[in-house]
Amino acid sequence: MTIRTRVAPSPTGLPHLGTAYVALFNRAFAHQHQGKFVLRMEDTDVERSDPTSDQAIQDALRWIGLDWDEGPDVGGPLGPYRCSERLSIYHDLIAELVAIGGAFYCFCTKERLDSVRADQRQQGHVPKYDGHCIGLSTQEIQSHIEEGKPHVIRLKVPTEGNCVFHDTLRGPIEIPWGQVDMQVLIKSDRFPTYHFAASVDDHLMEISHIFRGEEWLSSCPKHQLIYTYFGWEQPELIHLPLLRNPDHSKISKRKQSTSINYFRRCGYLPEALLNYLATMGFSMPDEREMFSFQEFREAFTPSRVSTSGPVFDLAKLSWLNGQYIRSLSHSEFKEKLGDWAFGDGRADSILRLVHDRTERFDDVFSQADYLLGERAILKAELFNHKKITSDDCVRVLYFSQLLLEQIKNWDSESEVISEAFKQLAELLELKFREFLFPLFVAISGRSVSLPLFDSIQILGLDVVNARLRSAINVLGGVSKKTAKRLDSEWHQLASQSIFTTKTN
RNA sequence: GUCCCCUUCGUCUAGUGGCCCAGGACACUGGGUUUUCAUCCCAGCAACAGGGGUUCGACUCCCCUAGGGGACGCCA
Repeated sequence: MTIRTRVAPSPTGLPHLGTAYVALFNRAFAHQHQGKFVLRMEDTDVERSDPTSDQAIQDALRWIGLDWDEGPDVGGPLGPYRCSERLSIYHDLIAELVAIGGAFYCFCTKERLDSVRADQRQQGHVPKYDGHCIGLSTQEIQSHIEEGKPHVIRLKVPTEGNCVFHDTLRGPIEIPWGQVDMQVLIKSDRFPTYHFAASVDDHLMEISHIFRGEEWLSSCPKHQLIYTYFGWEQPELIHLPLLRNPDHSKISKRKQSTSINYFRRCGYLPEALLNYLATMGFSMPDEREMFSFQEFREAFTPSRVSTSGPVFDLAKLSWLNGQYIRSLSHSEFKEKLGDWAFGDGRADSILRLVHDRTERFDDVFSQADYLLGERAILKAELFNHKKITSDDCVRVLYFSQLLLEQIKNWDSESEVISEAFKQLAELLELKFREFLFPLFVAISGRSVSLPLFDSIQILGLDVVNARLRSAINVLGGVSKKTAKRLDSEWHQLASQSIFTTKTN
């Protein structure tokens, strides 16, 4: 049997550390066995999928050294490798599944489902589909469809007994069928859900082993059912532990930077980051902690993967990165640093901002320091201002994070960013000057710096977010309660118009 | 709330019944080398969640409790 593995990210945001983490194990395992490693884009969510993200994920995986044998750009014998290009496959198969009684049409409205689930929750039951449409006759279904009623197709799930499936690291796992929801397989927009697309594609792409995050453990019964209905053979499942925040919750961008690009922008070497990721949940037989992908690929075996969730520790990553940087030859060091600081036209963008503000060449670097490297370490006093309180500063910074996340065409003219911020200042009823103050401090470490929005653009979303977050923390952070309040305030502001029209 | 997964130093981990009154690494502390700093070297601090079994013997196997995490969407 040929070993085939895959990573299947959804192109709905910044390239995530977890994607690289999972890809690392899949690629190493496949290549250790002379197999193939596949990249598949799970763009099944039409609302959130975005070609920019699709591209960014590919770029990031390539940067870190995890390229693929088959994928959306390089093609391959079992393509296409993007879900949105495989719709007819899903439609054919779902028809088959309905025909053999493994799935059924459902015409329930969102309102009905919400109220059913609310009731179930209140009674302490697992919220799930109540089977309302399961007994519809062919004629009823036919007439509903002819009337143009919106509908989905759901998986038919047994009500009795347990589902038993096998995880390589954990052995057999038993989940009562009563816990499993009658998952939507085809949405009302005719797109498949992840569960259906992934199951179908893994089979058709002849995936033999799936290394993926532990978060998927509880949806295994659904996937297993689909395989059983079709009579397909199940791939071997290896659920990797979830990367954790320092507080041990699942790693999340609210608590720390999770974008691969952030680490790239901070000057981590791809080999070092990949090496560090490999030490999360895996250890070398000789306990060596510094090793190349090559060495990892040769030594890897699922039995050396641990099951408890590792905290992603920036201090240790930095130490490892230091080991790599110091082992570079001087010319390599010079070259890599140069690319990092000035590559991709960065020198031009930065120098254009500095040029007019320069009287002597020795002015240049002190002005641009926060664009070239980390900004000064912030102290709360830096945010003292006669007009704007510390609470206001937190508000501005918090909302700025939310606003920036909504801006999709980040790389276009900087007016997009400045316009959005102007509107935000207005909504917050703050003078633009005052509104900008905490942002200058957060981004540059100073209340006076090079133009803010150009700086934001040069630094990029990943770094800007990290700086905003650290500034908020310096100001005492945002409690869960406050965050909730600010979030709801944000929704109100957003509903008052603006951002969506201007920023997308 | 229900179900599932997990549990060795603060963190990453070694450990697959005796080699372990638990080893390594990061962080931290102290010392040494160095014109400062960093590197480097040496030393120190620090853990088997708790309780029951099984066994001649349990960090290792089983059960219970506790704690942590995840899932419960027409998100992935």
